Amino acid sequence: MNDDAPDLRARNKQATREAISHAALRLAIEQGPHGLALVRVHDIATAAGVSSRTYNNYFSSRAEAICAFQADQAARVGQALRARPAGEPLDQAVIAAVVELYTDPEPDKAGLRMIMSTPELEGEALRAFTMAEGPLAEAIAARTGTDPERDLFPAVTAAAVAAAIRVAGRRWLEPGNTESFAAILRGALSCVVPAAPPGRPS
Amino acid sequence: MNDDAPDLRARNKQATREAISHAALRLAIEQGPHGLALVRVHDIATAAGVSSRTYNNYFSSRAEAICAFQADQAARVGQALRARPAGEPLDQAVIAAVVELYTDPEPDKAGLRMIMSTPELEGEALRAFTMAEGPLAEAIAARTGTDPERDLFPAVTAAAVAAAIRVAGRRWLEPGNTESFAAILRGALSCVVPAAPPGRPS
DNA sequence: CCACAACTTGCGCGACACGCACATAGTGCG
DNA sequence: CGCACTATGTGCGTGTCGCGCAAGTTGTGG
Repeated sequence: MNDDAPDLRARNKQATREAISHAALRLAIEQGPHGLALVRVHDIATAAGVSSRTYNNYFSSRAEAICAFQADQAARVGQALRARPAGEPLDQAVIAAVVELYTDPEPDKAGLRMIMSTPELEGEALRAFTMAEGPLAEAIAARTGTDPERDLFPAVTAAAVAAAIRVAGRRWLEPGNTESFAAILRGALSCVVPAAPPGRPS
Repeated sequence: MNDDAPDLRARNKQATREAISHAALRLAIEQGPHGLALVRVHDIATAAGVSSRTYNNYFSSRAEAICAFQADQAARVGQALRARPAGEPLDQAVIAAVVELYTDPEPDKAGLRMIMSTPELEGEALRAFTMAEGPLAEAIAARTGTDPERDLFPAVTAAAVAAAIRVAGRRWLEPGNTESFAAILRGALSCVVPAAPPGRPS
């Protein structure tokens, strides 16, 4: 329960994990969406300073390694929502949490474009989003006082939020786009997140 | 534009495609979620009555073959929505179209459970849903008179609909569930699809 | 200082995705 | 009816990949 004092082992582990993930994404971007097959596992491992075998100890596929940063970010959505003040309406809280989380560092356009335009990577990224829906649904349930076991609202809304983030990302990196990512995110999220669950006015 | 008179070639192609897909799903279900690695490509091909090489001419991965039926079904959502009467409000039209499409034959619980509880298959299935979002978004845009190029509403709603279908499926095959799939679908969809786009009352 | 656990690495195996060339079956024209 | 033509199925070879196994190496705790 206490991650504040990770021992040397844990920190090294996390460091190599990030090194591999970062190297994988960088090499993938270099080759472009059509050259993913040219990014050999051996190259990723070498760029990260580990052996090919170690790479496989951390990730079981290229897609998983390349999309790891997205998975980590998506996994923080639930926690970000819980950090919002309790009195805030659901829609405002969700929008604020997501916008904050996804614009802290301006996202890497090349990385997003790479992932969204490569079928294999897209599947993995979608899986990462789906993984994050559980915690997000619980956070929504906690905020709205609904029971995630009996009520569909939390899970459906969580999935819709993830979907809206995806669509916003796609729209953001469209060629002719001029709006900021934050603005698009707000617009997309406001389409699907109500101020309160149905059947519970105000 | 005319698929009513497919020549012999096209029909044979479709037949073998379905044979492979069907065999793949059946074998996967037999082995269960934890034995996906035991389903060899050679087994699938043999069960479908073709060679391993031919299998690879139709699908480039096991996941793709196993999830093909879901992909085909999801691809029909847009067309199903367009088939609804033009005067119907968006929410009713979407719910009716989806319920009809997803309960015509009662879905195979074993197949859904297999896909949803196997990470690799889940990614592929999610990708299939995502592929269907484009046509669905266009159908929604056509029905609501919005411009999919400028307005986020169609794309976001389409993605939310796909997400709701996913959540409904997950809820439906939960152990203690007693409700019908149609009822769960209605509940999930009503959480995310409004009667009309925002800013355009009635 | 030493035993123990965690992590990394090299090796080898089975499987897979795919390019290539050839065989076969459906199609259209004279 | 027969003949070129194209689409599809198949066998084979190649380069990776994912992972089990058994060391070697590094951090941890008594």
